[in-house]
Amino acid sequence: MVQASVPVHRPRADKRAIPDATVARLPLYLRVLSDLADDGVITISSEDLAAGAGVTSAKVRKDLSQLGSYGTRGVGYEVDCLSEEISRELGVTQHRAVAIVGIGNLGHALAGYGGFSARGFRIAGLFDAEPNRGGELVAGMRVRCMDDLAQVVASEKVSIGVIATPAPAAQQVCDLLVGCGVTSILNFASTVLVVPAGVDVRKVDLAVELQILSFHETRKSRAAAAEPIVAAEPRPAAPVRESALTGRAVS
Amino acid sequence: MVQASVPVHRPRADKRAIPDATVARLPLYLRVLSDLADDGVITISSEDLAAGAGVTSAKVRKDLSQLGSYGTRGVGYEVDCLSEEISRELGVTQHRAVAIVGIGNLGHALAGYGGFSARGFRIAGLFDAEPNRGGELVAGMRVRCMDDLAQVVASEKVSIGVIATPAPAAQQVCDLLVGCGVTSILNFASTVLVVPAGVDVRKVDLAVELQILSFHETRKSRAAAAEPIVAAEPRPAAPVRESALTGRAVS
DNA sequence: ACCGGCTTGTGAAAATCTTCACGAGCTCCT
DNA sequence: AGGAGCTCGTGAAGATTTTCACAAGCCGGT
Repeated sequence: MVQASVPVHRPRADKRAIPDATVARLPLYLRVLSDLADDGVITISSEDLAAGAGVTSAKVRKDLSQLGSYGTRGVGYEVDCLSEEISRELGVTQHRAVAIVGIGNLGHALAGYGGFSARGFRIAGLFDAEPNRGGELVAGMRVRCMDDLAQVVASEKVSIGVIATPAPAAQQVCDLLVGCGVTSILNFASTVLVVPAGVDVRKVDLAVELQILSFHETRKSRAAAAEPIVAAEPRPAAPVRESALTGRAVS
Repeated sequence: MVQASVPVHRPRADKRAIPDATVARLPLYLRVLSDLADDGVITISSEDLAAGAGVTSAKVRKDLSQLGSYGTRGVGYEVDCLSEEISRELGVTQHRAVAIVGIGNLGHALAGYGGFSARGFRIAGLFDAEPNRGGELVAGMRVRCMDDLAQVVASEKVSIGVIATPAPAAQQVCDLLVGCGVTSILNFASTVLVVPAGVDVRKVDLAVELQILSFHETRKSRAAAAEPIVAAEPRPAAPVRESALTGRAVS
């Protein structure tokens, strides 16, 4: 985050600093809570919430304690109350406006993705360098040209930009977005973006994800090759195990 | 993780254990190295490699030292050599076969995504529950029905499955994939998958990414509101700062 | 051969994140 | 009322990751 000038003994900059690791998990809890609310569940224990989110119960309790503890001992957490609390902390109660730039294959998919509006985001506009022959309709919205960007960002109060362009155009688009006042960017291009201080960038790269899987895959093969005789190990107990997924830190 | 029966002093299971954080960054380095190789660059310093990958030079050096040090002091790293070394470690020298399940909006985008083949992966097949009226062509490939899955996985040696279905179908599809022998899964559905031990899952969730950005956005607004007068701070120095992105741990 | 300028490799320190373990407190039952 | 049974909240311990700082080593020039 913002680096302090103080050389040593940093006095815990923000009082209400929530750890990045926790922030990355809050959305997971929120999704589980939404499902539970739909099912009419009133309270839930850290154990069950953990199972639904794919983490440990200790993590859940520690995470939730960061935002002021809305649980009751012996009972659990109140679904509605907790859900609201997390939404507020994430700032998704007000529906944030999102602009998507680059309406290729991926941009189409993003524009049509229902999860956006379902989770507190509103697509304020679709943009492309070449607005396909005079305003093609994608997911019921007209694709605009880049010249309209500034105006839409201002009038619709867009705070998040999604870059789904080819890699070579990404930095230029990023500069445009930042120039219009966008301060958060979700980048699908496989490029590292340079942005001014105060602008957050998160990157999603499919190839990276696959390569990480490939690494573990390779490691598994090697392990199997290393002990080829004992390969028929009796599978450790009831083998429903589950991968934990943690998020990333921003800046 | 796997809990050890040994109460204390776990003896560092694998000798060649590469930290998860490092594994998550290797693909970033690999991309930069590829670009450099295309430009005919012979050697690169940790400083420059770090800039290209969006991390610190100390991280680069520590990471690369994990895989046996292919640098020369006073000079840097040899691009070709290092590139090959990382590719081998990630296991992407052999082109791994990938199956994509769920050919909706997102599945279309994934099928047409060039980055797959460019980085050592081969799309072995596209699958959908409803194979649109007898084999629609997507990105030049025929969409198959789920009944063909087992046969294709076996004959094409598919080791990675990509799930791009709606959330309710994800677990079922996952079970099918695992049943066919797939041991790595990339999940785009917003569900936590339960898998047997030995299967790795990575999750990509757009809504989660946006919510994390929203959190930081909210925090920025609050900070601005807290000190409204001094808001016109002179911007700390030359403000090209850049967000670091770390990966996730698997299993 | 030697020196001065770079850059790697790496222990050690610092920061962050996860896990453990248990006291505190709530609810229900008798 | 009192006890049994859960479950939260949390300090402390442990593990992992990041950062620092500098010795070791390479290269090119003189």
